[in-house]
Amino acid sequence: MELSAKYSPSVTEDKWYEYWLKHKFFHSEPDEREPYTIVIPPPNVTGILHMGHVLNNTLNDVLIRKARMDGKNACWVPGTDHASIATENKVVAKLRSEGIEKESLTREEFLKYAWEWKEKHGGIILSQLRKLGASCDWDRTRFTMDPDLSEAVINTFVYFYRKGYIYRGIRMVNWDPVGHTAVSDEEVIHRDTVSKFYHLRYFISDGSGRPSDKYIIIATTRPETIMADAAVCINPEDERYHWLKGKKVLIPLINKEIPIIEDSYVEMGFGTGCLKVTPAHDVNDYEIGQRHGLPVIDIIDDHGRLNEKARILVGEDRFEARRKIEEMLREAGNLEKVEDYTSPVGYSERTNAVIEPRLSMQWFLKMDALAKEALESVESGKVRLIPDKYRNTYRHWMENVRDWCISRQLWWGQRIPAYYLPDGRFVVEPNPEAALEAAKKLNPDITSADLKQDEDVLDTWFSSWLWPISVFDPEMPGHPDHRPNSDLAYYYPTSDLVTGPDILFFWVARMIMAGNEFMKDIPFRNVYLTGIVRDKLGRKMSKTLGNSPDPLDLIEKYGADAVRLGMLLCSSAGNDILYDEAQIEQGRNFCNKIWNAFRLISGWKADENASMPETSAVAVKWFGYRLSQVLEQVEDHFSKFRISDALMTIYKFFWDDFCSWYLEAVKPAYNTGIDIATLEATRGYFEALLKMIHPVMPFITEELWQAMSVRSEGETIMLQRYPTASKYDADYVEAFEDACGAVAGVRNIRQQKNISPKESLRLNIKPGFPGTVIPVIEKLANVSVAVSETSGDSEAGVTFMVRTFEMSVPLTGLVNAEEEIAKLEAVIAYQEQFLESVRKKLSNERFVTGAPEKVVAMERKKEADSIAKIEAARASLAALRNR
RNA sequence: GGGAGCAUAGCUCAGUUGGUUCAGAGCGUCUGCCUUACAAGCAGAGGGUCGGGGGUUCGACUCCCUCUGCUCCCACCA
Repeated sequence: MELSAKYSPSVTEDKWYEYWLKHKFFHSEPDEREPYTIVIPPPNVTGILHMGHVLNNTLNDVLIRKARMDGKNACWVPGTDHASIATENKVVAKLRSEGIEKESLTREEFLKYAWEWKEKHGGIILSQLRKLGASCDWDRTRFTMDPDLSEAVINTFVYFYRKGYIYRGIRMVNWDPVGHTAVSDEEVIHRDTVSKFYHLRYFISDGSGRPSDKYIIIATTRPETIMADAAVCINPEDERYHWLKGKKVLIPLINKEIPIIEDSYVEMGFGTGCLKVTPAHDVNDYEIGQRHGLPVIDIIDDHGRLNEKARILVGEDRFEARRKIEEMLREAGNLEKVEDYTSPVGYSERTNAVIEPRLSMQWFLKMDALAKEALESVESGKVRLIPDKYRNTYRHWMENVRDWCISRQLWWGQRIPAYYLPDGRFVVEPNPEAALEAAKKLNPDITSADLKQDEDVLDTWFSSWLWPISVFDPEMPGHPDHRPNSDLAYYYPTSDLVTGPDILFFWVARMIMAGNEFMKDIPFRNVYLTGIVRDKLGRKMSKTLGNSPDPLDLIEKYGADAVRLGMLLCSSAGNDILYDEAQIEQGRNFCNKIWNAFRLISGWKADENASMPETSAVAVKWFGYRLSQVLEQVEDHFSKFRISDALMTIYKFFWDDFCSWYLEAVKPAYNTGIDIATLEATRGYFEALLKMIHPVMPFITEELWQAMSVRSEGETIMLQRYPTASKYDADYVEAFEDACGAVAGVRNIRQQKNISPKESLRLNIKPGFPGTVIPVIEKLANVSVAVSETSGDSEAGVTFMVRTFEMSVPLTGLVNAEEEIAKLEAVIAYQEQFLESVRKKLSNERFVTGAPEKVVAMERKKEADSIAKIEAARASLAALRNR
């Protein structure tokens, strides 16, 4: 069979993914095996695959494939999130592009469009995940707005309402004037923003509502809100303003009289020490207003425009109004000065609009009890965060959590199951029928037409926090007496969760809360937090910067295996990863390396008459031991979630140990057959290597595993058992490494002396060197080895050391005696200095008595080795000088 | 403003209770090779006072203090 020198992934990948799907290898049903479960962090239903998804899902897939090969019943549940505000925005934008305004539609009409959009674009990302090789159980695909999952959300709301955790109230919320909805505290991003600090003159009222000639100066960044001022506040300690006590001042432009009040909230050193109190548009001001019984004057509407209560600039956008009022104040003589000012401003995570603090009626979920328990789950170690530095962040958040604003003024999502009676009272029930029944208890005359359901929907996270439960049993939440079905009982709690630290609070913490509440158990044991994917300059990948490659293009160009390896190579848990296409190239090159190793082995012709050369016998024995040694390391890395370390260990094992040493050692001469024993051993090792690599690079390993032997339909590498370590002889492995050191030493000399690898040389080794591995040296270094005490004495040679073994290549005529002498003298000088430091340590009473025995023994060995090296070098030196 | 974390080779990062000959890996670089699996390759080599300073210790990349630089999270925009 003629194989190309390059591996081409495109055909292979689709072929095997189809094969896996056809045989339902990804599908899991409960059985007697130990389950290993992962639920996907559901991507936005309208999202498309970006590099962050690639990283995250590759990690998930590596874990799930490894667990599957370890013999566990592996189940990875995929799905998507309805992402209410993001999706609704997209739908609104699309409708607008078609000339349709959301306001012109009824709720039902809008939702029809939204569902159409979802059906058309929804789940694109899931098909993209297939390209990546994700081994999700697609039969279990869920969507957070699947009818039964929505029902779970509604039941959860009713459950918490009945428990007294959900309440409705007027609160200052974060209003997104672009999304036209309240958003939670977590969805507000504060950024330092350059703005202006306006110093305004508020004239003192003369007592009859007219300005006197006296004024005070008030500093504000928001002059457009002065019409909503309810008071001016000073610190009671502030002697500069004692004269103001009891007076009234006039709001500029509208000349409205407001009182001077005193509150210690005001910092005397900040601004002018006078604070305008605007209860409707600032959280602190609201609280001050509450304390002093001030009226709330809301002058800004849903869209961020001034309303008629503002009296002036009605209908203007808040920023436009700010610009205009500056001029008006200046003309009116109320503007003292304007300074540049940088201060943190809250922006909506979704729409990037400047958040407007605004009073409105919203639904809240009490968090204190839930947070306390969720904190305990992590503090106790029941839920492990990896890396654990996030425990601090987690604790801080859980100890300072505030009630969760769960209502959103949107249509796309689960509608809040509160039903209002005409008199304003309301009932909370899972459906209209139950609501009617409940309402009749309040008022027997009520008909279903009288009941009006709350217009708001629930925060998306109020559905995704149920994800690890609801994907297995949507009926579970909200039914405390409901017995978990077999799926939930079997798969819950899930094993590991892989996600980004940016949603540690949004999602991870809340899943822990829901798990504790409904399952009395944690939702997962380990949370592996990935970093953010950045470009190689360290910038976050973003559409606007255009620095984010399309993963599908990369898969097309390099193959999914290459992309997976490339992403993983540089990703340690919790650290941001700097993406560089060179890493993907490295992945591609590795595919090629594996491919060519296969080409070599598959080209070997078995020779039944050939016996096993000694070199092969040594190499086979060594590699078997080495395999176990490496497997131990790999398992250790996996158990500690050091995925990139595990990967690098396997990578080097394949490339260096297997290709560079093992294959070169057993490779038969050109046009020569290979003995059966070596061939079988090599095939066995290659297969073991394919299995080790499979979780990371599923496609090429399946391709080659299938190609290396006749397989029957339905066989697959992905269900083979992952190799396990057995006992190995570490001394033998070390001896082989010494042989490699000797080979490298000879090759180095060849390079220095410009001697072709084809020219056979002699190598003298002092006795004590493990003789068994000498055939390997002879083959790979193209030398004949002589072991003798007097070696090097009779002929000039170039010497080198492998650990404590002195070796020399006789090269009459090519040896520069001066160079050799200098080299040896340098060795002696270095060793003497080293020896001195070791001896200093050993002669230190406190070291010998204080340090562990093992450490002291090691120092003694260092001493002995050093002495041996010095003696060897001196002997060679003497021999050289005698010549 | 509050909190957390980071600083090790040109780049990206390991370094797991302070002690193995511990200063490492990958990539890149340099040198020599079209050697009959692979030039997307082979062979070899060079490269770091572990951010600065101080301290604890027999011993510090590792622990403490301090300085400098960077990052992230939280925070009610006078």
